[in-house]
Amino acid sequence: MKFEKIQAPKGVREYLPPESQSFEWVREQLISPAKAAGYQLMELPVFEDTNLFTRGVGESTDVVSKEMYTFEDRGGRSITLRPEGTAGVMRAVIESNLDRGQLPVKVWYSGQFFRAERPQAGRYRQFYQVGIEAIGIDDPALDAEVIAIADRGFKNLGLKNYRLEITSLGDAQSRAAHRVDLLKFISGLQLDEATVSRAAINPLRLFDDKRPEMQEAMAKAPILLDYLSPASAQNFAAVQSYLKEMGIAFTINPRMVRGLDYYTGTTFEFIHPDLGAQSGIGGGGRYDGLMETLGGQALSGIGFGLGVDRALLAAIAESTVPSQEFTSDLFIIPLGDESKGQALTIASSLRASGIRTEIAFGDRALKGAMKAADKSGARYVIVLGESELRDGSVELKRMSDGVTSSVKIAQLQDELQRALAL
RNA sequence: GUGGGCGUAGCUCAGCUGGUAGAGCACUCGGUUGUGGUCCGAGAUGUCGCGGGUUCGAGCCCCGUCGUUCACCCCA
Repeated sequence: MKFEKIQAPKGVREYLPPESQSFEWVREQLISPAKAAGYQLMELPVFEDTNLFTRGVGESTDVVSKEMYTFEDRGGRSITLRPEGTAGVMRAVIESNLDRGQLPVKVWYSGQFFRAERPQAGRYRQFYQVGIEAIGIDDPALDAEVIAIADRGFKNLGLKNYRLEITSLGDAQSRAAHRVDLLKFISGLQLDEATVSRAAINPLRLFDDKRPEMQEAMAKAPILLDYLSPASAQNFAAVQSYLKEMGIAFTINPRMVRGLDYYTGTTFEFIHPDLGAQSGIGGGGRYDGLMETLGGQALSGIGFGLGVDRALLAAIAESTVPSQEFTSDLFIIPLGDESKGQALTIASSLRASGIRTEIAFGDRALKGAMKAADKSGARYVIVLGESELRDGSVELKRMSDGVTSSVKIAQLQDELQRALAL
């Protein structure tokens, strides 16, 4: 009887051994700077009330209007798999009153997110992000720190070929003033229907159009940075000077457009040129109205999300992924059923003292088991057979050069710890 | 949602203008008794994505379908 194979759903990216080690490494490198800066872990659900995203992220965004995994649960509630991280953090902060204590609230998260898009290089329907949020303080120094933490994550990966782009979306007045002029400008252009409707949703998006003729047309469009209120301009200048003081390289991209509606003030993106069409490896910004929109206090926040999948692709492109193959310290080959019990016992106690120990299972010939030991990359091997059980000592074989030494089983732990310390 | 490329052993692929499948790597066993990496020998594995059509005959041609991949859109 043969059953049909079941495949993974379209667009999911899985990380299997040995590649999973690289993935794990990337994730840790990206988030460790946040831990070092006093941000604390927040573990959140991957599904939320759909309203959280329609209200928080914005109904006009592509993410919400056509990329959400939304379904009805058994109680008839509309549930959505989270397409981004910030809204969920805000919901949890408000719900648990974390914003009633010491500010800023500083948290980090890590996990998978979901968007129902056509898969493509670096774009998956389930993808991984790490992110942080700092909520409750509006201070350009905090903006600079958040950017610096993300930048440090990429530096931890050994990446050199990425760039940081920043801009400011200003405050509400700045944006309103700019919008009037931008719409006026756009109305003077000859646009196709699709583009007109995009402009109606968010005129800023036209800056992001990849078609050369559109780029050219938009080259003369009024730029938001020129409309910043004095306070916004001063704030943005401060962020820049802090970044310079920290030695973080950046370029100002006044045409930067982010996909989520809640951003205000400082916004930024990290871009890696070697990844194909999906070149953004991370991004974030400040969001002034989000918390209030979600029923909380009128507090400002700033945060980022970094794409773990794409960061890994970038690290592969720059060949910075360490070849840290998994290796155990000792490989035990039991010969015969008698020895298996002892192998299990020895392995168990060695592991308890931190020695990574594997056992050869099954009843393979010694040659085959040695081959398995070799493949595993284990540094030492012992064979447990009749004679070893009889006189309580084993030949400890160093795989790098084949040299063996006789060791009492009782001394094995000490001997290994001495040998491995080298 | 739209468009292009590709779907042959576990993996990477070859298969000439159609004549009923191959390589390398990996894997298993062996090269005389319980010791890996090199070498030598042997072996297993494919409904050539699926369905239909053209043909005496299709992995190769045509149509459909599914999957995958890249790009548009959008974004991490």
